[in-house]
Amino acid sequence: MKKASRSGDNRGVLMNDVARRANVSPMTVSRALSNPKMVSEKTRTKILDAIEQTGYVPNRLAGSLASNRSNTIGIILPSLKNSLFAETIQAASDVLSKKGYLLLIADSGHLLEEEEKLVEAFLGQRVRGMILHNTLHTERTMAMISNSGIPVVETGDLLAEPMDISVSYSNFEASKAMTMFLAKKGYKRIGFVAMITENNNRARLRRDGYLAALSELNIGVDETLMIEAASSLEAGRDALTKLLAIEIKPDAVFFAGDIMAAGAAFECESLNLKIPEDIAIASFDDLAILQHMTPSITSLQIPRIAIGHEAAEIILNRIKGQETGVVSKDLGFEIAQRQST
Amino acid sequence: MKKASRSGDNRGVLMNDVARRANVSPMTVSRALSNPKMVSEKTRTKILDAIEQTGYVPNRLAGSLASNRSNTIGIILPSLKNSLFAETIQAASDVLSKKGYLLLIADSGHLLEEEEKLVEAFLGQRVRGMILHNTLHTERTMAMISNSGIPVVETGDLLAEPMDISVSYSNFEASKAMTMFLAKKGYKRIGFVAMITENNNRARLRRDGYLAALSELNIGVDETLMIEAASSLEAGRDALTKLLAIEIKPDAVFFAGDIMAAGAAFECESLNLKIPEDIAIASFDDLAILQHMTPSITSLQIPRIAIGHEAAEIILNRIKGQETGVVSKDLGFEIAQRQST
DNA sequence: TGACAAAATGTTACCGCTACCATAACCTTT
DNA sequence: AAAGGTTATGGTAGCGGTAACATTTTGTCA
Repeated sequence: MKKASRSGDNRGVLMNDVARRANVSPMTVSRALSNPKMVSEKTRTKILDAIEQTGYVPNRLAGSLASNRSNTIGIILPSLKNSLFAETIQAASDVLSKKGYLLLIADSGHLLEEEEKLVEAFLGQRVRGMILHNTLHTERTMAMISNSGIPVVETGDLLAEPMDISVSYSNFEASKAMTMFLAKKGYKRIGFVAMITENNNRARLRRDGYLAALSELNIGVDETLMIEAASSLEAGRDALTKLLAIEIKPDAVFFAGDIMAAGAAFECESLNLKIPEDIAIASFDDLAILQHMTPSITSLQIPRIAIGHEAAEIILNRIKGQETGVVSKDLGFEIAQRQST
Repeated sequence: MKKASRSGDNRGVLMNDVARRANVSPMTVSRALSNPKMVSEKTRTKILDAIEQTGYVPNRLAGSLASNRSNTIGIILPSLKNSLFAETIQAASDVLSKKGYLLLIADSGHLLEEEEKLVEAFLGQRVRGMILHNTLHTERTMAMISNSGIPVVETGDLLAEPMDISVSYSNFEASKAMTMFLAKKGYKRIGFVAMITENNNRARLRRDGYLAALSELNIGVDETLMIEAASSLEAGRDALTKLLAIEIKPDAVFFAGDIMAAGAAFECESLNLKIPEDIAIASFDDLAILQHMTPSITSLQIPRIAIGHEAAEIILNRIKGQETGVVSKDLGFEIAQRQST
């Protein structure tokens, strides 16, 4: 193919040009594109030909402005690096792009103020809907969303009173269930490694779930068994090391986030500790590697794909005007019991 | 906070409303926002107050349309799930969002036709620049990009003749280098597990690099040592199993993609094979887990973050009009030698 | 074949903002 | 205090489409 020259000042082919070429009014071109059945077969063909010949690409900015309907959906995550979000995004993307929506994706870096700015920027782009992973927001964020009138789904945790729509599972219940599970397995001293709880309600809820389980089991809380750690392999290793250094060692550790459990498992291997004989390990997030490791690691299975899927579907329904009345959708969780416990 | 009612038909506060409230013309409001120094301190304060009171959020669709300058950058990846892309996106996002740009992100599902549709959709949104990971495109994609006049970076592989800009490393050289490295370590029968080569030029180049190394070393190609596999832990396990089933087993295997090497290492553990004594393993992509596994796995270190960073910077420079003349930027790679070889 | 409804197409105004040029206000300077 | 140069502000006309209504064409049936 011959390399075409790059013309920087090209404002391009307009709908008008296409219209003239096809001997119709611009309006008919517009209709041929957005509502083909409204245009006669013959005219439509003429128009499509003209479009192909000219290489016309409709300006969606103009279209959205005129119609007051954009085709973008905004997604805000605490971090883009976290691969756990990838499945949810992919699922949402699959559903939305099939319907012609484009995704604006940004990360707040776990900062509520940053989320606020992003929400404002997205509203400035007149996104048609939004998905927020965090469930903690500044007042201004909530105010902006509230009077934007667009559907907004929060996915990080199941909310009794979401701003608008909640699609998730209960971090609290999941964490509690896993702790109960470990206790029923016979483990007596269950350590807990939390994610960083600052600005992260999910992290807090998971910790609270752990505590609730202990309380229900009439087990006293031992602060030395609780650690807060970042979401990384290194942090997981460190956390395990710390827990092994306390006076009365835990016989099981529940890692409440991400990839920490894998790090801990690697550390055990380095230390020649047998899992689960010397120490049992359970993880909150079910990463693919956890089921492939030797031993495989017991985890909570979170419906990440379903969350993305459902969030997208509900947004689409809201856009279509089907006020589903759905406010809070619980997609549940499951415990995958494996060799590590 | 009291829950505000959701008003669906709210077209919101306009610049005009702000202007009236601040006793200035809309034009002055516009300037106060986009070019504050052009407005007197006093007026600016009045305007900012009015904005705060009214909760005005500028309509960027209208702004972009009028000024012919949007604030969005498009990114197209073969897949959103692949966590390897996350670092690159994050890096690009960091640079771009700092300058007020928003990211449109989509995945092509490894299909060139899908990429074409997405490019068209992005151009319809009048994105200011684009980052494409794939380096293989349909003719129409190239044509559209060419006469769009916007900066477009390809990041998947270093290109001698990019459509516009190439920021990457050489998959061919990297793969060749690792193969040479293994050979120099004394391994005689080096297996190679390629990614799926269909529609994926990177996969092909990596395979070609392997072949080039063998050729340079005067080692004959043994087809039974070459396998193509998907990017997953399972596929990595399977690939290893297959290679162990051939007549004369390999003494080293180079996994040319993603997470396959980890899968293979897990399989070795299951089979009680010692790495690297029984079989050596090397990986193309340096995932975090590879250096934490026991044994740690030799990998190529790809400058993923630098790629995202540089791609974004170059786009920004182009937008600012600094025709840097950069066409192809090689960010190199390194071999991280670890216990597995 | 004329009347009338339905389908296809056209006309006009405007979406909400910014470029561009015009004007007004504010300083200097002599 | 008039002249001249800044600096600050305003008016007007679009950007490129679409909504809403007007008009024309087509089809149907008595």
